Amino acid sequence: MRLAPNPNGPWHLGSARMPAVIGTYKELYDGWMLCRFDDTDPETKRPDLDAYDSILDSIEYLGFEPDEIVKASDRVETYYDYARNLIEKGGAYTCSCDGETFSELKNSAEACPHRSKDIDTVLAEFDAMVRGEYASGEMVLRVRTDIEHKNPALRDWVAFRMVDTPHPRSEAAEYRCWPMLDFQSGIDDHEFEITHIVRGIDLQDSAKRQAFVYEYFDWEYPEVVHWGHVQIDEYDISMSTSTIKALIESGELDGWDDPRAPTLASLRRRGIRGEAIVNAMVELGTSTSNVDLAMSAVYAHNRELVDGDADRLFFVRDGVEKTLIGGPDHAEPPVHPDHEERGSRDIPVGGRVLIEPDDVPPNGERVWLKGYGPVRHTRDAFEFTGEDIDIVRNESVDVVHWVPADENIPVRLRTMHGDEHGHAEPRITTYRTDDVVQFERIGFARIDSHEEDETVSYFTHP
RNA sequence: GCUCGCUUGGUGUAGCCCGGCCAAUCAUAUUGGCCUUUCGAGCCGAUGACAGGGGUUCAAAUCCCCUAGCGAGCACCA
Repeated sequence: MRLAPNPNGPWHLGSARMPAVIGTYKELYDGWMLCRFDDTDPETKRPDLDAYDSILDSIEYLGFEPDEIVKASDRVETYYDYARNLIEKGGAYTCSCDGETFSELKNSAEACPHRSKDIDTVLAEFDAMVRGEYASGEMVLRVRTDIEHKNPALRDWVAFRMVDTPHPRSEAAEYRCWPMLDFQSGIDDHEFEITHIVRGIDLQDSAKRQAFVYEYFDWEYPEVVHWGHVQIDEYDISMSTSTIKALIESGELDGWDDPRAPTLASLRRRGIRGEAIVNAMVELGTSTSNVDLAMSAVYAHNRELVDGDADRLFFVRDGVEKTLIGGPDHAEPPVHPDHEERGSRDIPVGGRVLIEPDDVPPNGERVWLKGYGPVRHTRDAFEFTGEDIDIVRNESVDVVHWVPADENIPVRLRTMHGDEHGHAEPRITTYRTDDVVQFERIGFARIDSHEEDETVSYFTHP
């Protein structure tokens, strides 16, 4: 199997599908996986030098490791060799038609005059291409397929073209004659003995095009599966590398890991495990129709992975302060309700607490401060009533979360929809970067950093 | 326009190749209840789909045809 990313930027969520599914198949059938960077267009799909490593990082985050990593731009000589070989077999010819002219001929199933050149001329002209003696657009090498094929998409397609712009990788900067994807990929899949290919429906015709080359060389084409596009709900921002890049450059996003961006870096920072993404992607299957990935599916998988380990904490957004009259001066809610052995949290209550505005009961009504006890809202204070927990069960008194008004830690919670500010119980400072906790009644969050004036956390999901 | 492909509940998926065991699977979602000092977890229940129309057949989600909708390729992009 192989992954064939185009290194033109950090990965978004949709990019995860390829490694998720291919990596899973590899593990399932004890296969072999190549990561091949298809970076053969220095101009329109100009490679981003940082993307090579960032993509490998993302693959690791998802939990996979390629058995071999190559860059197509290191293999240009190999493609030249195969091209010469193909020319000698009469399978390709150099063509100096401009794109429009050829397109018209092709659409009327007519051969262009260059199609009948003799092999020696073609070889000589191809070598001139390799030496960079033509400018962009002046000469291409075409594969001789079937100019009358009923599908115009398959007629004599371009295998090599001239590109004036140097490749950003210095190792490849001297090449001017570059292979097109269908040629390069077709050669490499055979060279690396790839047995199974999974790719998008946009490449539906690739196998049919490459089949002509395979036939000239008498190779067997790998099994191929095409899948549709993935759309993802819940995001306001489009899942397009160029769109995200533009928003970052204009300052609307903080970076590739901004929680509002549909990128893998963002999900990682939110504390979502790669495995959850993989599970959700694998569930999508490989159907050729377009599919919608619901973020709730990713969340459901992640919740399953993190719930057991996530310690519970209180975090109050936009806290309303209430004086507490009577009652104990400590609260000891459990660290995790399903794991008594992890002990309890010791929260110093002080004389005042903060609770969320929506949780303040009407005057005269009661509320149960979770892990502490029952209080009644009287005038501007909470009066401890000392009643039994049965009032929660039988009299539908609400249970709410709270923090001490004095001993607490300011916390910023970064979410997909913007930042929220509030206060958490002191214990939050004992967690380290990357720990995932659950803010009770709010949701899971990843601890990002402890700054001087506040703790920064990222909202994972409910 | 030419060519190729797809269409099962809100979402994803199984089944389709080799017609009957499909009054259609599982997950998620929504929702009701139980439990619970969380709107988390767990348990029980409910909701909800074969794009439409013809045909073949004793029998069609499954095979054939037509229509509609969606998508892709027809690039010197990947």
